[in-house]
Amino acid sequence: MASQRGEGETTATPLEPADRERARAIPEAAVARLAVYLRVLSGMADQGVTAVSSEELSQAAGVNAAKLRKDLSYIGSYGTRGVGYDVEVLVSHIERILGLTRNHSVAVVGIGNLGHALANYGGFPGRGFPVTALFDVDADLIGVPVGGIPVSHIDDITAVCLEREVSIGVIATPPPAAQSVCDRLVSAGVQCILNFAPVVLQVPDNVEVRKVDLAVEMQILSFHVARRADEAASVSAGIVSAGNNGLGVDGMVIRP
Amino acid sequence: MASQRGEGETTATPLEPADRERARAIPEAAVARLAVYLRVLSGMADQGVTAVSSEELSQAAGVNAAKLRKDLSYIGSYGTRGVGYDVEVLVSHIERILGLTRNHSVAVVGIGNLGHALANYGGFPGRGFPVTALFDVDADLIGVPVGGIPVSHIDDITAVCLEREVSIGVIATPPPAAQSVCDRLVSAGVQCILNFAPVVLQVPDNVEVRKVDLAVEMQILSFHVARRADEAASVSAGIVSAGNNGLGVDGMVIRP
DNA sequence: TACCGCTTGTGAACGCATGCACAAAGTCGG
DNA sequence: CCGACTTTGTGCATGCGTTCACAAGCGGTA
Ligand SMILES: NC(=O)c1ccc[n+]([C@@H]2O[C@H](COP(=O)([O-])OP(=O)(O)OC[C@H]3O[C@@H](n4cnc5c(N)ncnc54)[C@H](O)[C@@H]3O)[C@@H](O)[C@H]2O)c1
Ligand SMILES: NC(=O)c1ccc[n+]([C@@H]2O[C@H](COP(=O)([O-])OP(=O)(O)OC[C@H]3O[C@@H](n4cnc5c(N)ncnc54)[C@H](O)[C@@H]3O)[C@@H](O)[C@H]2O)c1
Repeated sequence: MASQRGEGETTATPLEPADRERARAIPEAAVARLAVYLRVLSGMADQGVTAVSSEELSQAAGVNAAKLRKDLSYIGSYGTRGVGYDVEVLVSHIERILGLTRNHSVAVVGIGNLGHALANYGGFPGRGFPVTALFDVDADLIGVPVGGIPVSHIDDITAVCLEREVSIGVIATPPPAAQSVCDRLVSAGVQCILNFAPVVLQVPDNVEVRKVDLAVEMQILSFHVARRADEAASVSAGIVSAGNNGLGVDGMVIRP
Repeated sequence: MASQRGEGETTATPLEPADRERARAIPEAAVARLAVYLRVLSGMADQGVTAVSSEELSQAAGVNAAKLRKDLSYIGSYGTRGVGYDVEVLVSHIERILGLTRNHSVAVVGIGNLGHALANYGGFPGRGFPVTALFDVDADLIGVPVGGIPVSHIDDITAVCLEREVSIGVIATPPPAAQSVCDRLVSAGVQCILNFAPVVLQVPDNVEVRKVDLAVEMQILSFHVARRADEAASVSAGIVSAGNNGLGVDGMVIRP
């Protein structure tokens, strides 16, 4: 791989060419897990833990130990064989790879039920994602401070986003308005969008969209309920079930 | 397993043997997309569209047409070659596979900022996921109706969940309380959990957990911002980007 | 210093998902 | 009834991600 080049093996803190190479090669799925590891590690650091093994960390993060090590290997070799990883070191390297060494200003569009919750949420600023702009169309909301920030009119989105250097836009409007809001955000130069509206957004290639779709999540859960019910029905109907993975039978049956 | 009480309940799902076989084999990723197709199709049906081709539907759902056809093939062959799919037919079959022919009662735990938004949200009941129970520890909230449903005390969770046949539990408490709440839900027989708290939940094998982690979503977006910034820096520094085909063409330096 | 036990990092195999390409199967016009 | 055209359903190749298994490397110990 990239490390087989055997070229330079330096260790600088900021952006190193070798890391650029690596960052491009990190699988999307691994990036999501790195964020989880980071949170677990931060929690450990807060509790005074200074070192951790891949086994411990993987347990805490709910993943396979081998997968964790492979994920970490994507960002470099920062462990010590026979010992484990230094928590602080790992935290700083994951933060660097995830681009968390700088703040990312967030704008929330649509200050209704969900928008209010997001604007009031304290978890974002603490993690380097300060909410710096709020937008809505409702005249009654304009100027009203929510979570300490006054709501701006959606028509001012371009000016405000540029002025406050918004890098992430969060869409919490009703579905019909989502695409239009998205287009405006893109026009304002926002290249990252987090969408809560149950709508498939169309965006140019240079814009990254992630969606949080609660209805879909619910339906996936529903699917599993149904599948389970069917399996149970199959068993009771005498149909031989094939792929049942072995698991400890812990009597969970509760009879009221 | 959990809801064996009602014999007839609502419309009992007609379980066809062939579908059982199929449902077990549907890839997880395809299930998530089926939910999206369903929403798009429902929207089309509302607008009076009766037939649709895989090309049209895939465009609207933002996926590859071949992938869409493969996804649909997991649930059976309900299209007409040379014509396309009947919207109504497709809707009903996807609903059946996803287990949406019956209602899934939802309980929300933690009626703070987010819990209020969820309880007030009209999108769930309309899609077969009625919110029937709310829980909190805050004495000031107990008995207060939110979105039409009075908040119950968390200590009554087992009794209330059984009584209202809750099949999906939503956790919207602060992180430290999440695991404890989760355990209580599991004890109450809830086998599907949607978790908003930034915590890795430990559950028995027979419980399905899905998490919605906004911090992780933000950090994934942040990663892409950083990657992009690095790429731009690389280009301006004269480093050749090997982005598109994975072929590093050396010697070609583009200088503005 | 030499050895021992422990944990990392990774090559390699495997399995799942994606996308292509095309035969099969239908419609429609004549 | 036929032949041209359209679109589905799917076998297959490809690529990505996960898991296994183990050599390499490090700290501790005698
Ligand atoms: N509330 C939830 O728990 C929840 C859950 C899942 C999904 N969602 C989705 O999130 C979105 C918001 O939900 P909500 O419950 O907060 O809705 P809401 O109706 O309470 O709030 C929507 C807000 O968007 C504003 N708005 C409408 N058009 C706008 C536009 N063009 N530009 C800017 N602002 C505009 C409205 O004035 C309103 O304040 C919806 O798409 C909903 O489907 C919400
Ligand atoms: N608000 C957001 O936009 C947002 C965004 C992302 C993640 N989250 C996460 O969602 C969760 C809830 O966020 P929030 O902003 O609504 O918090 P909040 O503090 O406003 O509400 C939490 C509620 O949970 C209740 N609670 C505490 N312990 C409980 C227990 N043991 N049993 C039952 N109820 C209990 C509290 O009384 C309170 O009403 C948090 O974990 C947060 O990290 C929230």
